[in-house]
Amino acid sequence: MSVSIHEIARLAGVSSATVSRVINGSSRVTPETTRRIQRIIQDCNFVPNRSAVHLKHGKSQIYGMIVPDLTNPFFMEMVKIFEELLVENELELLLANTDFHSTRMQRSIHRMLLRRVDGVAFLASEHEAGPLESLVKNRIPVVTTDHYRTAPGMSDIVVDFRNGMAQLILHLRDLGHRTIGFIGGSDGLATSRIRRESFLDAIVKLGLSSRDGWIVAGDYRIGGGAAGMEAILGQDEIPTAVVAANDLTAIGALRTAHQKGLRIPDDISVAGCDDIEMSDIVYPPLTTLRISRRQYAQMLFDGLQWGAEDFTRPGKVLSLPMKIVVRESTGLAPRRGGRRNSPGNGASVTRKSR
Amino acid sequence: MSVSIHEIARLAGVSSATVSRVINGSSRVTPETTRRIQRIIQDCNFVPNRSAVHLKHGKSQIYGMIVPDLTNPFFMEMVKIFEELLVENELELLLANTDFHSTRMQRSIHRMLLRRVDGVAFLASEHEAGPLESLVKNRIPVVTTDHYRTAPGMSDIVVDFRNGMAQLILHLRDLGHRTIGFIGGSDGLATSRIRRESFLDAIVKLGLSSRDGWIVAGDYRIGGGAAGMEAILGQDEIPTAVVAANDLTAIGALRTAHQKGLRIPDDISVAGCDDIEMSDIVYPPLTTLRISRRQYAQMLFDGLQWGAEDFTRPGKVLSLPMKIVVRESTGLAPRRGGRRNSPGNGASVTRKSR
DNA sequence: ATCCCCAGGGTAACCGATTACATTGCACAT
DNA sequence: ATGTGCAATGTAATCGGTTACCCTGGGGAT
Repeated sequence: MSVSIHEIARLAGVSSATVSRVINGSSRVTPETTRRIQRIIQDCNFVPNRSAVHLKHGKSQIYGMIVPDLTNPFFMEMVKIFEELLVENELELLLANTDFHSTRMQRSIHRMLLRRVDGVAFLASEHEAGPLESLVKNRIPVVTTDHYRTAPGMSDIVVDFRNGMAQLILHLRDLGHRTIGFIGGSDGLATSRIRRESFLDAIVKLGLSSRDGWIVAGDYRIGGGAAGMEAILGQDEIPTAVVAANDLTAIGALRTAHQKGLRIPDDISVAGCDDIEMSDIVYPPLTTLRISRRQYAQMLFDGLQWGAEDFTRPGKVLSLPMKIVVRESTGLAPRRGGRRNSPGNGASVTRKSR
Repeated sequence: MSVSIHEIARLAGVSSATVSRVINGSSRVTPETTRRIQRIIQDCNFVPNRSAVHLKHGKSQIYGMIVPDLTNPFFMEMVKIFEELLVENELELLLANTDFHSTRMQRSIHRMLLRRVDGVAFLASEHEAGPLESLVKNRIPVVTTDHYRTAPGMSDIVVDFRNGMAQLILHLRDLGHRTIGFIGGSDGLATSRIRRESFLDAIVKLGLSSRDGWIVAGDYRIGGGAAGMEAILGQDEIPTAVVAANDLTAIGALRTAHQKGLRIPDDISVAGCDDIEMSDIVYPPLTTLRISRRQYAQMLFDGLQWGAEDFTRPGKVLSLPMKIVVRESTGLAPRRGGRRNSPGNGASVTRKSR
């Protein structure tokens, strides 16, 4: 189809080796010949076929990225930043979206193998890790997120959710909140467990309280947040603040709260995690925990380089800090109880059950 | 690196040709041999190297997609759907984001050439089309959006913005609006022009009015929408409704309006275009024009197939319908003027200047 | 017994680049 | 004149698959 190096060589009256040397800037070619060949390359719109280079060199110059949900702005921003990082390094991105389906994840990994990518950034640790083995077996470096497991060639970037959650709960306590609910991720996923535990730890450390009915599962999406809030508000008593496992969940929670006629933060405070752009747009703007995307992407990249340099050495664990961003969805805890269906009720939050 | 077909052949005690035949399901191999080889392939985690296949076959099985702004949820959704479509067809996606920079676009195209992609979906028609020529020269099919130009190997998908805008303006007229403003895209971009003209045509056709100060440029982002709304509200008189070139712009406009203390839609109606998920979340939920992503993606794909089948025949033009989605950001036109700084003013919209 | 056919499988060229090694030719030393 | 050294360029193997073509051997027809 498109012109090859041999075609260029023929036109220039030289061998393909010389053309290759010009392309790669080897010094062994006369300036005059170099110019002549470069001119022809220009005229023919020639660019070397990377599949051929790949075959010869063993490096595909492609990095894979597997995300669980492209419609989540957080992941989308990560894709964007990661792609920029790759382009700066003359690399390309092979993107895969699992949509939380493990079949789709397996196929994604298969595609990564097909292309012999130079590394895979795996942001979908929600899934079972088994299939990642086949990447490592093929000596493809992998960097996971919140996976809490490493191996030679497999590094892990851990978001310091524990610390972030501590900041958030401290903030809520300072606002007078004593009873706090939590809307998590999907049940059964590793990250969901970690986040819920971090929340509980922070609650306990600061001597605050929660209860089973206030700790519900979500799905890291708006819908799950809305349903989760509905479940919490359906309890006999409700907490004065609700923390969500991510911003989409928090936004869903906001919507439900509005629909039920609750004012935020006057009646109930809501906080999220991720700091997506949308969080500053919704009403009220969301208090949340921010992760630096650039730092995150850089860590992913570094983790892959680490694995690529020497596949035998053990994987690294890098910790990524979070920082609280206070906006208007959190405010002073209501003096009066937040009991549903009785907004005028003056009673403080009581412990009916237990 | 990873195992090759020859390694498999050696282990199975056959030639690489036989292994290849097994992989590709050729009937020339004994069932028994087939099973034995398949077993070894399984055990070794072998998958054929696509770069090698590409080299031999001339098909890279990669499609490129170039978008102007990945942080725009509309494009992100398009990426997601298009990727799904490709995966269904055992193809892969090479994603490029230009961030509205023409240098980045040129580099993106260069990367598409490097990989010898089988086709490029170009959603960034905001840019000059020149660099696309190099794709066509290399016989890579291209499908553009709202590009209003075709050529052999280059098809174009045109969003029927004219019709959509007519629906929207009709809706606003039925609500009693007579004076309508418009916040467009960045100045100098082709799509911006088209959208502005469609707006003006619709206005004129229905006998409504606008004026220079109410027709401002944006940047297809929230910031531009906010600034655009600020400019419109800074006029001596303001329209009763504002239409934005896309939803992000409309959302920015909403924010400014809120900050200025205007109630929506009581004081001023706002409408957008795209129907991104966020539009149903913001307050108030946005009236907008919806494009079916699936249909759009399918058209892009079909356009590329069309070019691939026979590169010499002229490109197709496909038209994509829009459909109005009425939500709460548009309402009855205020009886009383929407003059800024005088919310209690009972005067109807007056024409001070001109 | 001889020949033919064909199923099953091997051989080797090829795709487009890279690169170790070989070759050429010219300047300069002896 | 001959050899030496080096710069400029050519030759050919190679990467991992695919496939046109070739080879082999056993069964059936004559």
